[in-house]
Order: sequence, then structure tokens, then C-alpha cells
Amino acid sequence: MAKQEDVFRKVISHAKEYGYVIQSSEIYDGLSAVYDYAQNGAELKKNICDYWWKAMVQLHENIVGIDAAIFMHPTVWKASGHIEAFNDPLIDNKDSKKRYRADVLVEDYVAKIEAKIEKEVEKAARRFGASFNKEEFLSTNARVLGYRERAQSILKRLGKSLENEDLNDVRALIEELEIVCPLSGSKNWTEVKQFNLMFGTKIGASAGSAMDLYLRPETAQGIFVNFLNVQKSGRLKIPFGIAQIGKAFRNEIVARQFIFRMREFEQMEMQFFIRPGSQEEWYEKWKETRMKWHLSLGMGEENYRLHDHEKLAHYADAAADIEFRFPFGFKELEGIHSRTDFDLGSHEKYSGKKLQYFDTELNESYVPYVIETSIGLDRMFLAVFSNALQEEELENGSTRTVLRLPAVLAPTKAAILPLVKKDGLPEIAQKVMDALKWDFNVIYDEKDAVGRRYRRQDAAGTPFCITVDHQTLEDNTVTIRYRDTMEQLRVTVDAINGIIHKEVDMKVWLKKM
RNA sequence: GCGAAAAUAGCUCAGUUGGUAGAGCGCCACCUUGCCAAGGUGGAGGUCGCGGGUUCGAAUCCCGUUUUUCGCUCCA
Repeated sequence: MAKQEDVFRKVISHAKEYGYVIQSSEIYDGLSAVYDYAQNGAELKKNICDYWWKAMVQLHENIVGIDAAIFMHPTVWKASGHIEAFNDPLIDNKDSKKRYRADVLVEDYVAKIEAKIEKEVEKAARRFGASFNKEEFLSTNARVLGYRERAQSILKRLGKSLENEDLNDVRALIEELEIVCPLSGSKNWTEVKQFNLMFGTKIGASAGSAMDLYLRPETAQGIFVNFLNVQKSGRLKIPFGIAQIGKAFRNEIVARQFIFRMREFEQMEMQFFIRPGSQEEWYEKWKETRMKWHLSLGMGEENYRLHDHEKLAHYADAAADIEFRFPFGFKELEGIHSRTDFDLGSHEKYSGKKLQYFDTELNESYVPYVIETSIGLDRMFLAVFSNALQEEELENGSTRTVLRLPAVLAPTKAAILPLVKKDGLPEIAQKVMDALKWDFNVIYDEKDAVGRRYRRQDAAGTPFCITVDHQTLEDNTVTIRYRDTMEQLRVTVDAINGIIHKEVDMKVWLKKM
């Protein structure tokens, strides 16, 4: 366990030290669970995006990509169920450390009162036998009436407090009713707090005419609301998919573990529209396809596992996670969900617009079913980065820190190094770099001994080092050193481009799928 | 959100019973070497997370706060 923590700590400090990830607003003590991608991080992230986009959009004739706005009409979040599900008054019991919905606690209490009424009814029914008139009993029995009045006044007060967002009164109500924690039996409660997982903001500059908006808590809805426009303008036939990469925002109660759970994060997702009834087949197909994509990066099959959900979200009829072995254990990296027609159907209801597809083969219209693949870009970044960071013992007893990023994703593909800073070698190295920079991200480094420069590039994740030495002056050859094996080959200057290209080309990597 | 721990240079850390800060690595310049880190000389960089308090005096003690990590909780 302690070792796991150490590894994670190293990942975080390495990410900072080598220009990958920095905490946001660090000079102001940082902002909780918000991080910035620095120069190398931005490149790595962009490469992950490209790798995903190519695999999903470019290589599938029936998948197109869009880029929807972060702001959406507020009703979208009613239709999606987020306003309902993301808005709860919560209270904690300090002894059992259990968290409850405050309104549910009160409602449970009322339910107990109602149970008492039922008991009275049963008792009376036994006593009076056949002559028992339930209606009459309920409207005349003093004890029942007392219970009733009490229950009603409690619910009325609760409703009013919730409506006025008077959380102090909800708390007061819980105290007055002497509600105890079902687990610990104690009345040691915290304040009631309103948790809204969505970030609110306003559109419109003047306060009077401003409209409440949310920053989207997921990107999927941008696809659903545009479903028909894209289908029609793209003349797309079912089955087809719409993909998107974009930011989403969640005001997480607990946001932790570096970039694993951030308040502002990025999703890469694809909604695949299919005929109702074919969801099982496509669900399996996409699980398999997405897993292949992951495995093509060569990060080790043993580091992935598929986890099927038993408890399903309200919109889904099947759901699975692709989990990855992060430094803190196996955690969700990507979700594959069979979302049925929940979203499109709900948008039909709320918007009053038809969101149906006319299937010419079946000669009928229907609301398509949806299979979703949704991967956290930041989590993918963390998976790639943490998996790549290794410390290895060399034969000579020294250790080497090496960031074995898949070459296709590495921010910098090659470093160009003159063996020494004289004899015209820097000038040649500069020329080599100028020739390569059109095709690859390359950097030049002439400081320190060449061995040290190799190690520097190892730690930064650069897969190749090109060294210009004295022999270059004679026969126009250089050495190319491989990060992972530390082996060197002598090649002509003209051959470098081809060698690197073969190793970092997305086509080569994607073909492993 | 609760509980625990932590915060000192870019990184990893030391700092003895309170007496206005150190190391290693890294970084910069120059010299030297020249194919796998740790050669020489010189240099930059910290009011010890922030704010209060106690004290003649606080990195050190107390309170608050922010951030991070771990456990619980939560998680469409």
C-alpha cells in the first residue's frame, strides 16, 4: 500500500517536473481538483485525441464528428434527468459517517406515522368486524386524525422549506422530530447542504433579463439534440454514429486523485444510433472494438479488465466499464452503455419535436436506440503517463528513469544532439533538425555530456535521439538511439525521416487493432 | 463532506529543548571531457502554504484557513 502511494507520488511530481501537468493557479495556492496541461502534456493530450478521432471517425464511414457548445438550453438538463438527479439536500450523521438525503429522512419519518395509522385501522377492523367502515373510521377517529394532521403539517413544512431553499429549517425539522440515524441511532447531525453537481452560470449581462444556465455535466446531450440535423445533412443511414471530444464540468463533492477526477474534464465519446432490438449485438461489438483500440497502444493486456454493471443508471439496459490498472488500483477508464431510446425519447417529450428516423428497409419511423462509448480523456492521459513511467536498473548498477510513452503519442518524437559543441557539429545538427521539423516535433539540445542528454530525453519520454558526431563530417551518417532499448544504429541522414515515420505513424499503430 | 497525515529552493528532503534557513539533484554562465546521469569554477533561486495569536524573539508552540495524499462517503 505504501508502495502504491509512492508510485503515485512519483507520477505526480514527474508530471510536474517534466512539463506535463501542473496544478491550476499554483501561485495562488492552487484550485482544488483543477489542473493545467503544460507544454508536453498539451502535446500528449492532443495526440491521444488524434488517435481516438482517427480510430473512431476517420476509419468509420458511418461515424461523423461534431463539436457542440458547452452552453445548452436549460431544458436539456431536465430532459436528461440531471436537474432531478444532481440536486439533493444532504445531511451527514457524524457518528455513523453516513450521508442521507435530508428530505428522504423526513419522508421516512412521515411514512412511520402513516404506518401507525394503518395499525389503528387494522386494530379497529378486528374490533368491529363486518360492521367496520374504514372511511368513517379514518375521518372520525381522534387518534388517526391526530396522526394525519401531524404528517400533513410535517410534509407541508418540508415542502415549503425546500421550495424556499431554507435548509436551516430542514435541519431544524429533523432536530424537532428527533430523527435518529438508522445506523448509529444518534442525533448527531451536520448542517443540511445543498449539493448541485452542475455548475450554474447566467447568460445575459443585465441581472433582470439573465437566464440561468449550466455548464454541461456531460457532452452526450450535445449529440442527442443535434441528432436529426446531423443525420439529415450527412444523409446518414442507421446504424451510424456521432462522435465528439469536449469539456464537461461537475461540481464533485470529492474530487481527488490528481487528474483522475477533476471538476473540469474532457470526454471523448461516440453515440451510435441503431435499430431498436439490435442493442445487444452492438453493445457487444463496441465493447470489443473499444478494447482493441486500447490494446493497440501496447500498454499490457493484463492492465485492463472489463467490468459489467449490475446496478444500472435509469437510462441504460446494459453497461460496462473498461477499467485500467492505475497506480491506485483498477479504476474506470471508459464506459460503454446501452442507453436505449431514453435520451432521444425524453428530448422528444420536452421539445415537442420528433426525433425519429425513417427506416426505408422497414418502411417505418422509430426513435433509434443508442450505444454509447465514453472515455475520459484525462483518465486516458493518466493511464498512458502512469503506465509509462518506469525506473530500471542497468547492468552497470545505475538506475534510469524512463518514460516509455507509446511512440505514436509521445510529445517530442526525437532530440537532435551534436556530440560536442564544436567542430561544426552544432551547425549540422541544426540542419538535421530543420529538415525533420516539418514532419515531427523535434528538439535540439547541446548542453552537458551526451550521456546525460540521453537520460534527460528518456525521462521526458522522447523515443529517439539523433546524434551528430565526427563521422557525420566524413560520410553524412548519424546515430539513432532507441529510448526503450538504449540501442544505437548508424544510418544516413536521409534515412532518419523514414525510420522515425515508421515508428510513430498512427496508421502503423492503428493497424494493430 | 467526515476522520487522519502532510505543506521548508524547480524536485526529494534535513532543520536538534523556539534564537530571523541548509543538503543532494536540477537550473544558468564559463572552462574541461566527449556515446549513456553524478569533472572544475562561479551564480540565480526560499521572508519556511496563507492569516492571526503566544513570546523579547516563531519554520518550530496555539487557533483559523487553503492545498495535497490516504480511509470512509459520494459518483449517470
